[in-house]
Amino acid sequence: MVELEAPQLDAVFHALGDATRRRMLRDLAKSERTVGQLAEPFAMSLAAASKHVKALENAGLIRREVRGRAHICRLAPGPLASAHEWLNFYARFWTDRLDALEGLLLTEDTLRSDACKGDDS
Amino acid sequence: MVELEAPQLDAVFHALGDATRRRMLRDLAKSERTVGQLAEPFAMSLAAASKHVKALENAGLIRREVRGRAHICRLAPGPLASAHEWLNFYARFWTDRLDALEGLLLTEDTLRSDACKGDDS
DNA sequence: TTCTAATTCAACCATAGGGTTGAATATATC
DNA sequence: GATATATTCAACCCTATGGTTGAATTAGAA
Repeated sequence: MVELEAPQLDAVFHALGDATRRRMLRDLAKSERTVGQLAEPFAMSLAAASKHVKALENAGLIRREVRGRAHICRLAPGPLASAHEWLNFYARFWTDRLDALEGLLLTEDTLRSDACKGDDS
Repeated sequence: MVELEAPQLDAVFHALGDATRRRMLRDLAKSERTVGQLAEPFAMSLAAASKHVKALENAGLIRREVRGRAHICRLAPGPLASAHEWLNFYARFWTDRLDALEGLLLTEDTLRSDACKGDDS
């Protein structure tokens, strides 16, 4: 589980903040897709869709393999895992399982050391 | 666990895509804060910080109680849980636990019904 | 070579985002 | 009532974002 730097988290969450790109990720969860295939469901130009693909790529959410004239995209789950992990920090706020209390007590120290680190993004 | 509509997910992920706002959430995880207290760590005007707070509020990530002249903000974990849940869909891509196979087989149906629903954002 | 297909690039446009400053609005306090 | 405090509002600025179109690039196919 790679811990992402703040700028990377920016890019990941920003990429996820658009329904078009989330839909592309869903499609990539089924199998690999070319840029054209990813663009197909949308009523927008290919150039526009291509920009969305690039945004996903910049965030590290997909990898691209150029095979001939087609660009084949695959899901790269690492940054998704990191985002998931980031959100996991707040799980104690919506989880009321009994062992959440343990987590609460443990994170008290985490919070203090995070405060010392300065940048906990 | 409330399932968020696509526009709400947009707002939530967009709100999380900014280090300033993520830092505010971290502070709110420690305890409630006024707008002024949330703004304090940042080298920006109060008006600017106030806009960030409003972005968090619009995303449903915080609740605000106006007590006298102070606005007291508290973490509202619901949307965080939904975002976490959304990411959880992709967990099978980074999890190689054996029971992930079961999840894989289960989500095959999910994918198919999602395709019929049209908007699975 | 020529034609077609897959994708990006470049220029442009409109709107949203994040910042500023100064004035406005409430609410405590003197 | 007068003043100080906490916050927002409004107007403005600059840059980023998401879209368009038309040309450029690159690689199969005829």
